[in-house]
Formats: sequence, C-alpha cells, structure tokens
Amino acid sequence: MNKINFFKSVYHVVKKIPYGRVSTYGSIAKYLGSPGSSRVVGWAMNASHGRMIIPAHRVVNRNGLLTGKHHFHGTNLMQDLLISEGIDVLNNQIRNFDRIFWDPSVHLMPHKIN
DNA sequence: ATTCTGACGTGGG
DNA sequence: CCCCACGCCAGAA
Repeated sequence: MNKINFFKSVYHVVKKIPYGRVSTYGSIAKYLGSPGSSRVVGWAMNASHGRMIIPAHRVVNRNGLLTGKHHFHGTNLMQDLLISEGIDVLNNQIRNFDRIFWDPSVHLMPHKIN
C-alpha cells in the first residue's frame, strides 16, 4: 500500500468500529500491514479533527488509556463520548477493556484495503 | 531539501 | 520493572 492510501485506510477502518466498542492504534496499524505505524494512526486521528465524520474517540492506546483526550475540545469530551456509548471510563482508563476491544484483524476481512 | 515532532508499540539492556 | 532507541508517516518550520 502506498502512503496516500494510509490515512484513507485508517479512516476506513475507524469508521467501522461499532458503537460502544473501541480499537487501538496498534491493532489498526497492524491490520493495515504496518505494525510499526501506530503513531501515524494517531496522527491520522489528529488530522481528522472536525471536518471528517470519524469516531476518533473510539481509538485508544493498547492499554485502554485515553491518550488522545488532550486533542479534543472539552477537557473530558473524549471520555464523555465514550461514556455516552455505555463504556465505563474511570480516570482516562477504559474498564473491562478486553471485553469491548474491537480488533479489525479479527472482525474485518483482511482483503480490499482502500 | 532537511529536520523535528507526535493521539504508539516493541524489543533490548 | 524501568529506561532507551528505533520504526513508522505526515506536516510544519
């Protein structure tokens, strides 16, 4: 996959994260065939700010920690969005993370990247 | 063109 | 267990 498609592919995957579930930077990067590009996934979220319809709040780090909350408008906007979807969040940490974790490599077919 | 900096994750020491 | 280095890609200076 070339670089132009990477951001696009990230958005493609993030848009498929179901309501009430969350995924991680690393699992998305891995799914896209670039296991080391987790940072770039975060960068893509940052770039999606505002104009795009991307559920960026459903992407957290591999420990279920809301590392990206600082990039949302309200101090607790990211957390509030997650809570409004029925997710338990305490102190920027998602509880029962393994239960609501949504892995694209498992729930999405690995073909057709774009 | 070059350098630096991230919403990360892994591996080595 | 803690700390450090590095890969990854885009965008700003």
